[in-house]
Amino acid sequence: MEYKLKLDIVNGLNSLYNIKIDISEISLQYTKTEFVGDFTFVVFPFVKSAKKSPETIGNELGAYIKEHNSNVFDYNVVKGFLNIEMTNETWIDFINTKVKTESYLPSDLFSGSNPIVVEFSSPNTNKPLHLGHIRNNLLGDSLSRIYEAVGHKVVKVNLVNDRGIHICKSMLAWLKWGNGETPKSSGVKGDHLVGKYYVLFDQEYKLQIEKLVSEGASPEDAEKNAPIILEAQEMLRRWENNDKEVRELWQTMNSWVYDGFDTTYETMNISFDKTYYESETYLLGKEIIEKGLADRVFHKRLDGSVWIDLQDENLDEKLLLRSDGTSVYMTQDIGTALQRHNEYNPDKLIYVVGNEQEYHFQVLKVILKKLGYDWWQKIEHFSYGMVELPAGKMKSREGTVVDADDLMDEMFTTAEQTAAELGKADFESEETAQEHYKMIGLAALKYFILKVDPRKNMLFNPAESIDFNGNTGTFIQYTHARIRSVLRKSEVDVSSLKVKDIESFAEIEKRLLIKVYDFPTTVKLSALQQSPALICNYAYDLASTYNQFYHECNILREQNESLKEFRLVISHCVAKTIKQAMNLLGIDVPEQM
RNA sequence: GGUCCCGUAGCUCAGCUGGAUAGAGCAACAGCCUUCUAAGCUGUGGGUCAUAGGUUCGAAUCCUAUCGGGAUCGCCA
Repeated sequence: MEYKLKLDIVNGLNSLYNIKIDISEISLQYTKTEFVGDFTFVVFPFVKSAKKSPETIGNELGAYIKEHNSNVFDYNVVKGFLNIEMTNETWIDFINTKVKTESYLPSDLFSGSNPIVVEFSSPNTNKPLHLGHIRNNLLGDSLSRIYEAVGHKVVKVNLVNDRGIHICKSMLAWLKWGNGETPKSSGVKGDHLVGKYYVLFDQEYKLQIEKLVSEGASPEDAEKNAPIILEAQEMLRRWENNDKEVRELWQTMNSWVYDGFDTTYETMNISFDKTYYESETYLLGKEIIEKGLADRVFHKRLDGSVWIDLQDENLDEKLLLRSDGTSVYMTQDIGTALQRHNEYNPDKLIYVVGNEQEYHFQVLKVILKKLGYDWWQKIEHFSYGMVELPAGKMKSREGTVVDADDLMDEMFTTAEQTAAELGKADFESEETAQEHYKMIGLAALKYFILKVDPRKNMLFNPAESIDFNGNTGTFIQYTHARIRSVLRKSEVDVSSLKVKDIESFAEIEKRLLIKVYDFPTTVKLSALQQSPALICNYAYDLASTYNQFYHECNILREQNESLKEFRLVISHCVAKTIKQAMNLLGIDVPEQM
């Protein structure tokens, strides 16, 4: 109905004032609740070219639209705002169509046969996942869902950083102090066990540095020369030389970590289409460097290291190969980017990575451009803000992290306790009860993370546990369960109902209709802006509006039969919309709670 | 120092490409369950939108400067 309205506005402006404007430039907003109307068109911008007062334009345009569009019931003008009210029949038609429709996602989908590759998570295998990873995972997962919802093919990709000095640190500490401990022998989850030795390494490392400094060494030298770090570096060299012993230990400990990660991902309900391992890709960029050297895009220094000069792009010089010929992060990323491009030929290659790496991706794109890869523009860094604690940034080595597994467990038990306090612990079996608490707890966590603008830093205060009241995932789940309960009690097949004439809608009913109507627009916008937060806000608004409606209007007790049917139908549509919106966030929604 | 991001209620956050009197939640206080799920609803208090200029019919939103906070500029990843 919006499109037709816009078209009439275009035609109206043209025939009344000879103003020619494209329909895409027309923007309608929903009328604020203080005023009468459904859609509002702002006429101020046309005052000059029409050479008339805003009120006159509003009235003339309103009259034109009313005459040409049978869906328009009436209009009114307040200052420069033209408020347009649609007929009740228009809204009834809308809801009657909606109730029979399976999916409420946008119908005018994006086309394009090539997929969008979304890389996210990408953990190191020396420690368990923490809250920062949670934000990364949730954003990557939700973004993928949103892109799919607007018609894209999406390939979710994880690149596990399974090699390097940090892994060797854990391995070394385990060899020294592990006494053969395994996840099985101690009952500790694999990633946590490996993480424990990473911390142990760091503690010993710090002691050794302190000792060297007290003996007169400079802090920098001490960091370089502490025996334990030298040992770790030696281990890395052995790894790179394919030393059998080191490789075996590496494989064993990594497999513990993967087991741990798998359960964490599973608990979070997150999956990937493909997982890459850095140990298999870290040599990839090297050939490109050779080619770049030959093409004089790069240059070699006397010590053998390879660099690119990006000062003409307002960036610095950047290292691409160390003097010993080994590759760095950037080298690998060049390689994997090419690999992805060859493998998928994607429309977009999105990296969900924290904003601390903005410089890195800026450089990556420039290098690819200089190498002559025209697809460099398809690379997008989805840069999200840090999760901060009241004390500041999280640091794994210093143990100031909020562990992902711990946090989720806490959410689950809180959900269970809260349910018990509210007297809602009524389940067929203990198993279904536990599943239910997980659904609730996980929703609270996911919503808490996703509702803030991805680009902004956010604060998490462990002392104040994540809420289950107010603007929360729980609230939205509750609203869904509440609606489903009403619909169950109605004992009619709501989707087969057809709403007949309604004399007039209550204000809250109209607001609900408009909210439901708005869903596809919101989904498109969230894809365009790459922001799951928009979906969160929408779902909350919708649920909140419904709850007001629920308190103001009778549904099952309504005497007027057609009004009752309308309310059942709109309830059904709201429940479905909530479910689909929450699905875009990776959040499940219960039938009762 | 260069580049980038942020600054909205006591706290955590919305506020779309400029539009009507700046909104939620939490916290505080006051109400609402013999009636469809109270994890809910209603109300009260709480703001110089960091500051100062500018652009215009109109600025929290765009531009400039200043102040404050953060990130980054590695032979780390």
